[in-house]
Amino acid sequence: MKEYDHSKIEKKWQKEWEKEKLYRVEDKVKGKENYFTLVEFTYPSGNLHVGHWYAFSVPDIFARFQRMRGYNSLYPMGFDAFGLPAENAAIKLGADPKVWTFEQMDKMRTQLRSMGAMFDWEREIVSCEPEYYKWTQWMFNKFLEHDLVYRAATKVNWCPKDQTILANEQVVDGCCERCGAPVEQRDQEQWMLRITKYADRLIDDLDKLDWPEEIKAAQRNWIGRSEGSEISFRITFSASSSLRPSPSERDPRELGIEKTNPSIKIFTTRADTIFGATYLVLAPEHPLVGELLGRIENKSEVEKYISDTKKKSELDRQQSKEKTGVELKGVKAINPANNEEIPVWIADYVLSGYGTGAIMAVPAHDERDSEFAKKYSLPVRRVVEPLFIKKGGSDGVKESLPLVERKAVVCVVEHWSENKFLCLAWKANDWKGFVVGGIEEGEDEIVAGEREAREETGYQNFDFIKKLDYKIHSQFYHEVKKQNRYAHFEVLYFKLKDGERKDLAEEENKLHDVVWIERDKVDSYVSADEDMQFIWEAFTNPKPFIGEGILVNSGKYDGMLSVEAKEKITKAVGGKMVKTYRLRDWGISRQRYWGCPIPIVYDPAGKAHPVPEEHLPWLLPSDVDHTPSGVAPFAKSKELFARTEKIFGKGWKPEVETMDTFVDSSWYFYRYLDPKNGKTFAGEEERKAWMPIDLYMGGAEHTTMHLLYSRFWVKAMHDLGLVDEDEAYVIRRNRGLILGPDGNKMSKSKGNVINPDEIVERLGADTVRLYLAFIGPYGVTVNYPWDPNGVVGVRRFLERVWRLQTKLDLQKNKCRTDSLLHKTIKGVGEDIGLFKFNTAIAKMMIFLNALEKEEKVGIHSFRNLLALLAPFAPHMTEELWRELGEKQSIHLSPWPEYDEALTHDEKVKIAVQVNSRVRAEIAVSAGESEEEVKQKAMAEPVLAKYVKGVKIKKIVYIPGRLINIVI
RNA sequence: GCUGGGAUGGCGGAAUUGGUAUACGCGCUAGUUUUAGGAACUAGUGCCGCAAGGCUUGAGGGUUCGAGUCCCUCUCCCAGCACCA
Repeated sequence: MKEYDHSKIEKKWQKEWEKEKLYRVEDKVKGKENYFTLVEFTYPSGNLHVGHWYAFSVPDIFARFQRMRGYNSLYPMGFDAFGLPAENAAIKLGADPKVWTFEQMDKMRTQLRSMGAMFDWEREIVSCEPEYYKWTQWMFNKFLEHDLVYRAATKVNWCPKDQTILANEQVVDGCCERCGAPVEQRDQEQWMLRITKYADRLIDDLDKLDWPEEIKAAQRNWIGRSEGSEISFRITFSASSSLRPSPSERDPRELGIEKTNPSIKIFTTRADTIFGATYLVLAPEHPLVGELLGRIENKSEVEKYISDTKKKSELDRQQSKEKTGVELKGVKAINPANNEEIPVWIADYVLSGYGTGAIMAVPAHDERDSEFAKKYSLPVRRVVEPLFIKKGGSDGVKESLPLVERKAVVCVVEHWSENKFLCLAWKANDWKGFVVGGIEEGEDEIVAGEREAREETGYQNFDFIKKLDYKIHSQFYHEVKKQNRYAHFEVLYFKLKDGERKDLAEEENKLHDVVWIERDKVDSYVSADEDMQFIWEAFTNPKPFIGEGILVNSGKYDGMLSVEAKEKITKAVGGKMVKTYRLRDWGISRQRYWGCPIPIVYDPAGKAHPVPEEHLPWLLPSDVDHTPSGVAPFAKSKELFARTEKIFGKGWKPEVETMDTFVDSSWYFYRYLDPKNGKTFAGEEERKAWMPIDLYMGGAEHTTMHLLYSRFWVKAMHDLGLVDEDEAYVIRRNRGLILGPDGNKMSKSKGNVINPDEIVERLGADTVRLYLAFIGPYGVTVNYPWDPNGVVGVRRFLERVWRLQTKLDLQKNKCRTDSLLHKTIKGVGEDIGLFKFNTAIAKMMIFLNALEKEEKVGIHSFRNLLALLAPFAPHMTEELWRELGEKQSIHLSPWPEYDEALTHDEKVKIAVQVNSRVRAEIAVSAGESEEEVKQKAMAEPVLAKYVKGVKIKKIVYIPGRLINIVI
C-alpha cells in the first residue's frame, strides 16, 4: 500500500480535472435538471483565510452532491473587485489600484484552486472589468430612464477617513462600517436609487421566500414600516407676539387663517390620544422652523439650539439620551381635535428623517414625551384607560354569554405594621388577586371598598390612603356568578388600622382564603392576572400608560376603543391614514476612484444626461492621482474631461463620482450565466435555464445590505421587463463564523489566526474541507471555534479509509454490514440535503468503524463508501477510485442508491421499562406480535422484583423502541 | 426597550420530531507498539456511589405511561434595530 500523500494526490487530480474539463457546466444537458448553488463572490484581498474556506468549500460539498444526484449543478466563483482596499493599497504603495487588484486576484485564484472545488472557471466574473461594469452602467441608465434614479441634495453620511459618502446601511453605531471612523453629517447632492418605492414589496414578498427568520425579521425591522396618521395642526401667533398678525385669531377657521398661516403636519401611530396632545415638537432641522424664525420671540435662543444640534455628530446624538429642547415662543398650534392652543417646541429627540419630522406630544401615553414634559413642566392629560380582555382559561370571556357591565372597586390593603399586603386566593378557579367587589347603585366608592374588604377578609378598620386617578377596565368570566363581566374598576389603596377581625361568613370562607403577601412577593403572587399586576405596578412604579385601551377626556369619543378611534379621529380632524418607513432611498455616489463610473455627463447648462449605450462601457480614467484631497479623484482627470468634450461637445463635463460597490454585487449572479455576452448582461435562454437561484449560502453580515439591495435590484429589473423573476434567491441560508482556537474572532492582534494554506500543506485540502464540514451544522448562524486537535481527528478518519484498501475482498459483494451500508447511504444523503454535513460524516465514521471490525471488506462496501465521501474529500476518493482500476472520475459516478428494506434490522433491541425507567433490554425480531413481545419482556428475570404481586395498570408498546409496564 | 436566535458532558456537537439522553469527533485515563515521540493501535470515559441504586439537557411549574422535544413563568448568552412618534 502506498502512503497517503495528500500533497501529491491533490496536486495531481487538480491538474487532471482541469485537463479533462471535469467541472465545465453547460447551460442545458439532456435529461438533467439544472441546479444553481450560489455563494457570495469574493473580494480579492489577496489572502484566502479560513472564513473563505468555510464559505466556499463546504457549499461545494452540497453542489457536488447535487451533481452526483443527477443534477446539472452550477457552482461558480468570481471577484467583487471594485472597492476601497485596492485604492488604499494604491495610495500606500504608490501603485495603480487596477494592477494591485489583478495581482491579488491571481494569488487568490491559486489559493481557491487548492480547495479542489467544482468551480467552473470559464464562467468566472470580475466586476472591475469593463465587460462587466458596462452592464452595471447600462442598468443604471435603464433605472434612470424609469425614474428609479434621481439626484438630490440630502443629509449624507460622510466618512472623513475614507473621504466618501456612505449609505445608511453602511453606518454602524454612528461609525463607518468599513473603517470604523465616526461618521459626519453633511448636506450634499448625490445620486439616489428609489428603493423606498419598493418598501412594501420588500416586506410583503419576504413571506414567499424560504429564508431564515433572522433575515426576514432584520429586513422588516430595517425597512421599519409603521402605520399611522398624518394630521395637520394650524399655527397661530400668541397675543404677546410683537408681530401678531390680526387681533381676532382666536378662531382661525372663521377667518380662513389656515390658508395663509402655515400648519404643522405631524405623524402619529396613536391618533386616538390626540385629546392628550399638550404640545407639538418639531425636529430642529424641520424646514418650518426657518420660516417661523422671524416671528419667534426667543429667536436667538432657538438659533443657538439649532446650531448646537448641528454640531453634534451622529454618535453624540445617539449616546446622549437626556432630552433637551426649546420652546418657540410666540408660536402656538391649534389641536384640531379640541381647538385648544398648545405650545410648539423644537427638540432633537424628534428625528427629521422619520415620519414628517414633527410630532404631537402626548406625555400621558408616551415615555419620551412624558420625560420631556416632566423636565419642562408641560401639562399632562390622560386620555386612555387600560382595558384587559381575558381570553381562554378559566376566566376567559365565554363567547356565548352577554357582557354584564358593573361598576367595581379593587382594594390594595397594606398591613398595619408589617410590610405585607392583603391578597385573596380564590378556590374555584385558582385566581389570585386583591379584594375586588361591586359598587352598589349610588354608593360612594370608598365606602364600597371598605365594605367589600370587610366582607371578604373580616378585617374591620381601614384608613383610606389614595386612589388611582383613572379607572381600569376588565372583561372576564366570573366563575362563581357564571357571568361574563365587563367591570370598570376604581382602584383604592387602604392601610389597615389594626388586627381587629370578625369571623367570615361561611359562604365567603368557602370561596377564598385570605393571605398576607410580603411587598416584594406581591408582583409574582398576582402575576397570573394582567390587571392585578398592572394595578400593583401603578401604585409601586407609576409610568405613563403606553398601551391601547378605552378613551376618556376625549369629548364624544369617550368610551371608544383605541383601535376604532384611531381612524375615526384622523378622519374627523382632516388627517389621513398613512404608512411610514424607516428605510431611506439608497445613495450610491462615492467620491472615490476604484468603482464603477457613474455614466452621466453634464451639458454646459449643468443638466445631467446619461451616457448613451454606444459609449458604454464609460471607462475609468487612467490618469488619476490617488492621494486624498477631499475632492473626487476623477475631478482631476484630464483624460476623462477631454473624452467627454470630444464625444459630447465643448463645455460638457463628466460626472466625477463612482458607484457604491453594492451596486456591482446587486446583479452579479446573472453574469455567471452568460459571462461573455457582449450584447446583453445575460441572454434570455441562459436566464431561463438557471434562474431563480436554487440555493444561496452566505454570511449574516449581508442581511440589511447586499441582500436588501439585490432584492430591490431584481424587483426593479423585473418591473422594467429585463428579467422574469422578482426574487432571485429561492432558498437562503446564513453561515456562521469560524473563531480562533481561543473562542474569539480571529484577528492578527489576538494572534489566534489559523492560516489555511499551512494546514492544507500539512494535512491536506480534503482534511480541511472535511473538518469544516464536521465542526457543526451548516446554514445556521452559529460560530464554531477552530480546534487544532479536531482537524487531526478527521485526518485520522481519512487515513483509516485509506488503509481499508489492504482489507479488500474483490469477490465479495455481500457482507454482514450490508444493512448498515444501506442505512448509511440513506442517512448521509438525507443529512447533506439538510446541510447537516456534520452528522453525515458521523454516519460514515460509524460505517467505517464497523468495516474495520471485519476480517475482509467487500468491494461493494468500499466503492459505496468512496462515493459517499467523494463530495467531502474529492481528491483522496478520486485516487482510491482510480486505484480500483476505474477509467472515469468518481465525480462522474452517480450517488449510491439504497434498498429501503435493507435499512431495517431484522432484530432490534428494545428497552423494557417499568414506570418509564429502563430495567432491561430484549431483542425482538420484526415479525413478533405485541403479545409475544409482552411475554418476552415479562419473562426478563430482573423484572420480577418490580412486577411480582403488583397490579399492572397498563402496558405501552412502541414497536422497535420500547415496552413500558405501568404499575 | 423591541425583534430574531440560543442554553445538552471537560470541549464541538447527536437525539428517527413525544419513546432507551449524551451518537460521532476531540480531550482525558489505562494499556500495547516504539530508542523516543505522537498526528499509531486497543480498551474505558455524563455525574454521585464500594455496590445496589440514585441523579442529569439554564431555573421552576404543568400536560403525559413517557418531555431535551409540547404548554406556562423566569434567568442568562448571542445577533440586528433602537429617542422610529
